[in-house]
Amino acid sequence: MPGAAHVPRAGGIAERARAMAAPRRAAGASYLVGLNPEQREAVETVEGPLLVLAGAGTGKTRVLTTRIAHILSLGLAWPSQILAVTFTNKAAREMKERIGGIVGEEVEGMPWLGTFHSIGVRMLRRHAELVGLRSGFTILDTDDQIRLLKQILQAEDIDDKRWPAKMLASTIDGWKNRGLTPEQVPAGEGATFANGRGKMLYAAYQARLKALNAVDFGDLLLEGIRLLRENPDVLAEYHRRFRFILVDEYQDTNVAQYLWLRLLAQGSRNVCCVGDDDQSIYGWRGAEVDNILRFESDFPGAKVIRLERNYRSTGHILGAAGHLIAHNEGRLGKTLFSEGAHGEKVTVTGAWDSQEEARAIGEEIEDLQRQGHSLSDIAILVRASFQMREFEERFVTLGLNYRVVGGPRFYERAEIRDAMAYLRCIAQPADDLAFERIVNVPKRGLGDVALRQIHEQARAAGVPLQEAARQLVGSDALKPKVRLSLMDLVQSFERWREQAAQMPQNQLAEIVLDESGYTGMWQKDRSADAAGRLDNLKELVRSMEPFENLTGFLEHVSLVMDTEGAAGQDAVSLMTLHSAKGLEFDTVFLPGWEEGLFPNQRALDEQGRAGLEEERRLAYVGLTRARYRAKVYFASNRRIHGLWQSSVPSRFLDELPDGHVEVTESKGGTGWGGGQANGASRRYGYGPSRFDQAETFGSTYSTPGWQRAQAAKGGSFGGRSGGAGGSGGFAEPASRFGGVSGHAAGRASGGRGSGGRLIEGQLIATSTGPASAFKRGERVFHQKFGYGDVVGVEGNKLTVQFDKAGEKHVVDSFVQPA
DNA sequence: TAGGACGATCTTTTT
DNA sequence: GATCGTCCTA
Repeated sequence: MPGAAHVPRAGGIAERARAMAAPRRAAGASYLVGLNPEQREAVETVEGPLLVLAGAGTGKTRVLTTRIAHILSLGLAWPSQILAVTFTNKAAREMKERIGGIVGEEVEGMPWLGTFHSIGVRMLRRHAELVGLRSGFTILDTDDQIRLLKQILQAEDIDDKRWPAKMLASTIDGWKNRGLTPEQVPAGEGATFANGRGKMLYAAYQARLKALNAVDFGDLLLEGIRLLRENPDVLAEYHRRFRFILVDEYQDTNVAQYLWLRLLAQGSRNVCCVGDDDQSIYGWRGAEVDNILRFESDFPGAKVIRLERNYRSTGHILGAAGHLIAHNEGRLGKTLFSEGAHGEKVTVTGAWDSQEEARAIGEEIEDLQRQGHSLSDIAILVRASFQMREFEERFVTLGLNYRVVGGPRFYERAEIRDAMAYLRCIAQPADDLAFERIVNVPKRGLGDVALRQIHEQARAAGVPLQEAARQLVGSDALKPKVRLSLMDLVQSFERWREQAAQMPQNQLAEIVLDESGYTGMWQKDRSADAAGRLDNLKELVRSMEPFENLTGFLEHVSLVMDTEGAAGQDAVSLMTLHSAKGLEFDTVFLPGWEEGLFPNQRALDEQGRAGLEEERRLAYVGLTRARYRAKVYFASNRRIHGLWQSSVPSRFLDELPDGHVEVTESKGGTGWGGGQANGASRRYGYGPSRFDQAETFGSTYSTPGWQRAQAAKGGSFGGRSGGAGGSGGFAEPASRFGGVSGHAAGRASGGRGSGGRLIEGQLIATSTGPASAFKRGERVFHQKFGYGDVVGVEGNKLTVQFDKAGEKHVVDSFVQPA
């Protein structure tokens, strides 16, 4: 490589590798010890394009990190000459840690290890002016993006009821994921939104972003591509710089990422992509499995190495997962094997409803805990985040420690976003979106009218809002009251901006929050969550400390939307299947395997067969997270939008092989009858889905599974109406169905009772939920609030006058008769 | 202009 | 069931 003065040594890489590898390795390349032959080959094949197809649990991350360590310790490149891209911040963090574990401090010199987006920003910051931005541009998040689009829609006089900004946002996002600029959007597609104005709106949005000196997430890559394409010298610089390129989770890259990568990889051609087509689960976000499928044709002469030896899961788990994923077409095809024991079979358990599902899983976890298992070795992986709630509620009543991974994000909370908006206004006076957000938060009498005036002034003078406000304050265009209030704000910002230069950012933040009246606003608020919000603000200020300056902090927030949760405590992990990728646990619970939920109806409707296959891969990912125990659950009834809906077991259950699966009964008694499931024709009867054959929808009702469900439903509802009713069974959860396991028994008790409504089709009960068994005047006990009297009943919600805690609204399942 | 009441709409997954 | 947005009134 000529002209690479900053390379440690001249000469061909292979040559140097040969020359240096021998002595170094002889000296004991301890990091190579313990790799299997395929892994070792993947680590040592440093030159030329390489695709590593790494199945679940085959040591993918280990290969990647060892490979980097190998390159560094052979002296083939300096840390700053390695480009290592991951998909998530979590993965980047982990990789950095693990490389550090092998090579030590040297990892600190790897500025180009990160997510696609963080590396994209890094490049854009260096060459902002080449793509029409000023350095220090803002990165908008989804929320800002939507607000901006709303304004554009309004300006174009498009009814945002009919054409929601959200929809436009995802359309534009889709284009950006495919690497399309407004000009490149095919005319036919541009017509899809708002009667043919989609393309125009996209262009308007981009223009607006430029005016705001802002980019959105998609731009981080799209503008990056433009930068490299339009500036050969810049591209050449990066070609010289990046001697080795490594990509993690290659199956998740979208077209834009792929184009970006390909531009950069044309340099050294030492590109190594690691991925597993069976774990591609981000198709909905534009990921192209094709990228991995066509690697060999993109990089002629590419070497492909398969890692199929699984070190994680037992034989039964692998067998079940492998059989499931075999139902997919269009795979590169790998068969995982392990030399470990068969272990326990994968269990499948049916529960009456989602609450009972949570109850049963809670009990299983307590059993495991009693047997000495650590809670942090247990995870519950759900398809959709709303499923988490029931588990949380259950765990709170049980007093079981749990941790929500990737749950409601810290930086997405309103109070944090408000605080951030103040800081953004200081760092970026042109950030109109931030200014709009906080002009009147807390309330300072600057409502719609005032804001409109500021907008008009801004447009007339061609300046950002903050500047327009400053100008208005100097004139007498505003009403005195408004003027005074706005003047105060404008002056405050000027003052803060001066102070910003003189003090650490966390101290500044404290001053800003205090002087703006923002903290005061929450202190005055006596709603239940005000205290929590104040805590969050404190946490925000605290988290700012380690950053170099305010800008550094703001950048971190826009790219790294998660905070590192308090690890270390022994707790069950609760997360979505998506965020579980890359993790592993001794025991994994997989609740909610029901048609419509998993596979997700929307995925089926929108993506058809591809959607189904992606859902199946998601199931595969879930199963393969487990080392020793995988426990699948489904519920016959689930509450969606506050309505109880009956559900049909997932088709994926049918795709699990008998030999590796055991059907068990829910501890709480199943509403479906596990006893039916033995025999050769184990069938859960999801029936033809609405998606497959819409016209035969009715036949769903005649499948054995449906009839079983109906029968059981009748039984349990009878039990419900005749018993304590509602979800009041707090004291003895399992007793409600009193061992009703077969449908015969269920029916016997189900014939009577007017409360046991069975409405045709899916709707089972009204939104108010089952009426509470508690009555006004009844004495109750609540774990947290103590004793009290019921003063009001509404559905299953009670108003209770507690002796000590005062009047509270509680769900009746949290209290018991005193 | 602010606050409250009411109604519509939603729930896939995330950088 | 919850949140968000809109409308109405003080």
